[in-house]
Amino acid sequence: MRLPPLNALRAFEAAARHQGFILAAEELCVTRGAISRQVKLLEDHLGVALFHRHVRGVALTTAGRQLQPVLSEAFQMMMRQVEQIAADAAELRVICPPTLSIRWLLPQLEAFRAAYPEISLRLTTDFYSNSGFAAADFDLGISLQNSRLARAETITVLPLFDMRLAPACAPALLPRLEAGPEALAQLRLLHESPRQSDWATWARHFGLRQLDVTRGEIFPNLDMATRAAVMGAGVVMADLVLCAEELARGDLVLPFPQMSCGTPEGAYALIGEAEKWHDPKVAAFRDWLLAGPCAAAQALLPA
Amino acid sequence: MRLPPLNALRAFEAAARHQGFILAAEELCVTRGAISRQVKLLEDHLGVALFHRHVRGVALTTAGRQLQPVLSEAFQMMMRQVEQIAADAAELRVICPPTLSIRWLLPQLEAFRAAYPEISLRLTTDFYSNSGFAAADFDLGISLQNSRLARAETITVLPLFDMRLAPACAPALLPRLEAGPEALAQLRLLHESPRQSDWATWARHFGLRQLDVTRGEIFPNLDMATRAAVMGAGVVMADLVLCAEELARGDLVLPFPQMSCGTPEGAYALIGEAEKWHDPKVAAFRDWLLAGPCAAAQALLPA
DNA sequence: TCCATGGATTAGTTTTCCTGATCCAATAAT
DNA sequence: ATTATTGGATCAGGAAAACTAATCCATGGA
Repeated sequence: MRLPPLNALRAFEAAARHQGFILAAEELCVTRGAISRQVKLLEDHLGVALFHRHVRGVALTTAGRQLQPVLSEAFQMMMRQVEQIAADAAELRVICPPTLSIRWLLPQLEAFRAAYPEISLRLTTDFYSNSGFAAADFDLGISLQNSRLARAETITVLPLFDMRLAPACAPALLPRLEAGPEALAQLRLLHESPRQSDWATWARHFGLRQLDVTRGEIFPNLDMATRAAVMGAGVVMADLVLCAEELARGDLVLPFPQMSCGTPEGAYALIGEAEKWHDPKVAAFRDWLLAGPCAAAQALLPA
Repeated sequence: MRLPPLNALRAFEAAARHQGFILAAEELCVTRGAISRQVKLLEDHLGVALFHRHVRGVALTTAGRQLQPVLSEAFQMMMRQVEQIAADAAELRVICPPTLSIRWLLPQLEAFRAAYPEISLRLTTDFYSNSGFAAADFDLGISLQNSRLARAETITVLPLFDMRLAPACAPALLPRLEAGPEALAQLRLLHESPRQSDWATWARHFGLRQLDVTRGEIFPNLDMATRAAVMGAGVVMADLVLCAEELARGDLVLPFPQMSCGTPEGAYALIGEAEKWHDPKVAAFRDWLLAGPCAAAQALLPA
């Protein structure tokens, strides 16, 4: 036997649930007649009466009572999954590490929301594991380039802007560094724990073997280390883009403006599943990132 | 959100299951174009791609992979229940006690099947409990009238023909009963266990206080008791209708033809749930019973 | 190079479905 | 008792959905 007309099943289900055709008609936005017709159609198809027609209203027959719960559950299953998928599809989920998020992405996000009001963007400010990216429910992630990810066939990686490091401190400390980089030994170094290698990278790049880059204070992320630097707590290894605001305002200054270097990771990158890369929402966000925030970031870096 | 067009869901489900539109089209008896269209419709409705379109064939997207199993299960649930109900509806299930079945109903059932080839009749030859009738899967039952059933609102009872009892024996025993009913004391009485009261009923009705109705042999049903009587094993309390064949053939004779009586139960009856009483199959069987087998049975009884 | 495959597309038609009006029977209200 | 209301059935006509058939397209294999 072939599955009967689906619309007839739906009409019956609604009628059975409401114990009447009028309410069912309202639910399905049709007239009583339409429900009556569909129910009869289904009854003809099955060769069984599903409703007893009473003077006032209807009552399910045995067959109707057997059919209704199954249909209700089946329709509900479909409904739930369809809604879930549509809701997922309407959302653009982005994950971005804390400092990058709070200092770069978040301040510009209102502009994106204004430009694309139809896209419901959900930002998660956190790190994520490499393995968890596909499994986790994110459409896009932002992070330092990761060679392991880049090698995966199903993952697309788009470099956004370079990471460029230079020491920065409060203006009050500037005199104590006039003697040159060696004077850094006299000041506290401010570290961010997830990337403690930054001072080492910079010192190696400029051949400062004497500098003990393990000294100083440790913060959970660059944001806090930077804020400590603003208070005069020491010298932070600043990311020129992420600390742009303090540098622009003069809250922080670069004691050695010519001495900035890149890192092994090289650049911040946008990463996402290849499958979703051309999704309209993903594409919109990607294009907006490149045209606005990334262009602005690159403009802050030495050529 | 409203449930998307059901036909689109079905088209997608088939396409996903077959991993291609052509096979889906065959399954649903439509063209490729129709499937293509419906799938696109669903994708537009959800705002998500469900298939990756490759050069050759299609592959499910993440969203598609999430949707398919749910739809498949939901459709299968519906399908199963609908088939179950349609199959149940196509069948007419009748339950009839053993002797009545084998001696009266079954021999005439071929005529019913010939007259109504579209009705698939399933006869269960057994007793059934009163309480179990509605719960058990029978459309109609035949039994002796039962006051308890008759009182239930949801059960309809239709008397079929009277039960009428008279002693019967093989012709060879007839001489030993010429003296009259008192001579029964010299012969073995044959009982059927489920209705052992028959001899008592008859003896009481005709004032035969001396007759010990507990003597004799016991059989599980009247059919066997009757066959024993044909072999000359004794005298059976015959139901005039159920033993009609033996009486007509002369295998059994009535030693006291004028001495027949009814029983407290009175009559055989057709019983069924009121709800199903006007179902076409039930009505057909009912009408056929009254016009044929019942009329024939009543014709055998004294007026 | 040419064919076969598998899907996309589109115009036009068929089928389905719905509306809106009317009917009906019985109960509740007057 | 009469009237209004309720809840469903029915039907003709028209809107909407779905399908067909033909064509197109890109590619991979003979």
